Amino acid sequence: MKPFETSLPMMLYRTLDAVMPAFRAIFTQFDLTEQQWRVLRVLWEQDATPLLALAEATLLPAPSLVGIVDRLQRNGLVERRRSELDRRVVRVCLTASGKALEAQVTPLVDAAYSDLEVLVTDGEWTALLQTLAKIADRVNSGSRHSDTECGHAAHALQLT
Amino acid sequence: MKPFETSLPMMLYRTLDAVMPAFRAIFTQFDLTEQQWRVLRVLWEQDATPLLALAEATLLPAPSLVGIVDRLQRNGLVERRRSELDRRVVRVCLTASGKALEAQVTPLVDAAYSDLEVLVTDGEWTALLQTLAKIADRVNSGSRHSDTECGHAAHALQLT
DNA sequence: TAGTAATAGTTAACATATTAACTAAATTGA
DNA sequence: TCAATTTAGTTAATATGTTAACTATTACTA
Repeated sequence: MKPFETSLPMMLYRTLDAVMPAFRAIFTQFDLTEQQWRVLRVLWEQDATPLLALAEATLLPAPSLVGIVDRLQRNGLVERRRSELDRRVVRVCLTASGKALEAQVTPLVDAAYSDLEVLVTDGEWTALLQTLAKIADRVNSGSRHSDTECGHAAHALQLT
Repeated sequence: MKPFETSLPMMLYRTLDAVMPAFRAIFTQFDLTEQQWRVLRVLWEQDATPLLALAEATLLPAPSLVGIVDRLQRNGLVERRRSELDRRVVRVCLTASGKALEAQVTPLVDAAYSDLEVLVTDGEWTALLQTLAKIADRVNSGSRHSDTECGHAAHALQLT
């Protein structure tokens, strides 16, 4: 039986548990949840993103995203606009207050992120991100996703 | 504004999204959720663990653990035993079927884990775990947890 | 030793994750 | 062109995450 406390999944969870509270403390100041911020963070870079594309960019499962966008909309930060070209598509768009929030939140988040980066050397930091990318990519390449692949919460590879 | 898709939190989430489905596919075969498995995994190593200690070992927040243990109990895999020495303490104990499950699940999980380890070199793997541990430790050491510290879902460090 | 604080566990309220099913619109192909 | 399929989004049911408050015990201290 393998170690467990030091298994990769547990170490990933442990690192997130260590790292995220500092960010959530910031989000809370603006009445945002972590997931709501993730949505805004993507929209600030690419406004009017279709919902499923937003799900992929934020790593949020589409069914969760529906509710998250509902609440952002209720709070007046985004609005839904159905595409005229393809009536299936719902574009999530920033409102004025949604846009205004960026200048408030971003500097605090950037500062918190800088506090993180100094915890290890530049080399360790870079290697960490590269190895994580390598693992994520190689797992997904093994799960044979030709064209009908949707993304993150995908079908597991069968092992037997 | 920093990258985001390649930020540390997003890379951690992305890696988990890539890695966990293979394990969840195994758990599903035994009618277990990921969190239920984590509880069993700890109990197989240390039976009769008090609930809060179990929360720390599994990285599961105590309020969530209450429900998780409820369902494990409902399914006949564990039972609660209130300590006689300290009546506040509730020990979570394996039942016979809870113990029996170990021999069924463990080999499949170990095999899936081995499939992961071969995705990168031994050096990369070791460095990855070490850097993650370093970050988690140093964040938590900065948040001043002398003795009254409870653990994972702890209070964020104030930034202003 | 009464009063207070700390600890273990739980409950409550809300937000999110997971999986499956479902609707509407668009695409495909015989 | 129409039936079958695919795609975008949503709903539903259940499990979990997050934060705060709350109960029962125990430990601490004046």
